[in-house]
Amino acid sequence: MQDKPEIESCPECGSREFIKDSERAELICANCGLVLSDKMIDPGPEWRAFDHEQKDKRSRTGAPTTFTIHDKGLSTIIDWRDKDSFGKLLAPKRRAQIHRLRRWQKRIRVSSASERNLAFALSELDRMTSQLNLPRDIREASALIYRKAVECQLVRGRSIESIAAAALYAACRRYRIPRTLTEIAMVARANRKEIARSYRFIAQALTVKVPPANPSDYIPRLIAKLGLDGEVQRKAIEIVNVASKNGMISGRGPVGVAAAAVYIASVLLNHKKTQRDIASTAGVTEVTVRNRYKELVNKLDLVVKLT
DNA sequence: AAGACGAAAGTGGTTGA
DNA sequence: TCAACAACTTTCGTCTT
Repeated sequence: MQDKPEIESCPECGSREFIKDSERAELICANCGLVLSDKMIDPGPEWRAFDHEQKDKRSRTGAPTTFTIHDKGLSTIIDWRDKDSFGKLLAPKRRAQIHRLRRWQKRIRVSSASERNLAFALSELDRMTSQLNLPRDIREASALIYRKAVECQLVRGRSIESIAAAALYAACRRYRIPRTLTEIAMVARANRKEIARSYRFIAQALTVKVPPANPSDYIPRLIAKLGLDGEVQRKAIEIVNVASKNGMISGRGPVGVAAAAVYIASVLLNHKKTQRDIASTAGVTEVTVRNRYKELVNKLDLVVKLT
């Protein structure tokens, strides 16, 4: 399949080589590492056809099944009047049948309260993912997590919004497309605290495997926002890796570590950005950047001496 | 004057009794 | 439920370029 990116060449360096990072759903310039698009979608079918017959056979009608639609549009409503479509009264036999159907309908309605909640939650997820420019995978994954949360009756006593936002956060973490809790809280209709609580709750209850946040996951986005090039990115990631090998990452906020690594890398490679710039784009304070930076420099000096 | 540095007090969240 | 605690922030004064 020929993939033709909308972008012809990198606006930063003019290179025409791109790397598709499907794990992060980002399109990256092969030369300078600039993130060109974080909305990479593969629109094509997953099969190939060599002639018309095959194409007919392999094309499938209708949308693929998805976790993001609460039912499959199969809801049915039975009228309460005992009349047919012409307004005539139904025959007694027919009336009895309709009566039975109606009773079933009522039973199904019982579950429709939760169906409504689910539909609402899914539309919230939809809204949030599009506001954050997150790829479709994330939407699917978060919807799945949300459904699991409902199954395990975790929504009880908690707001739907906070659970939905928490599911989204978990999905982001899992797919290593890190969005901070604060960022999600910005678009969610629940406060940060509630979301954090719900997140911990569902992560524990569902034992959703979420790798601990890795600072290097935050680096590419920081680099792109600051307009730094791939060299700095590589250096920053290298710094984080060395630091994490030395166990000097645990307990620290990953964003702060990422910011400090970017700062160090920018200084080392003569692309210096101020602590203030980096701190504000990372959403931490200068002080935190400074503290992490000091720690990292100490550790790295030690490593240099040892090796 | 801007940026870097650091001390000290304050804040929000976790943990353990 | 409360107190202790660690990480992080806010604020502000000082030093450096």
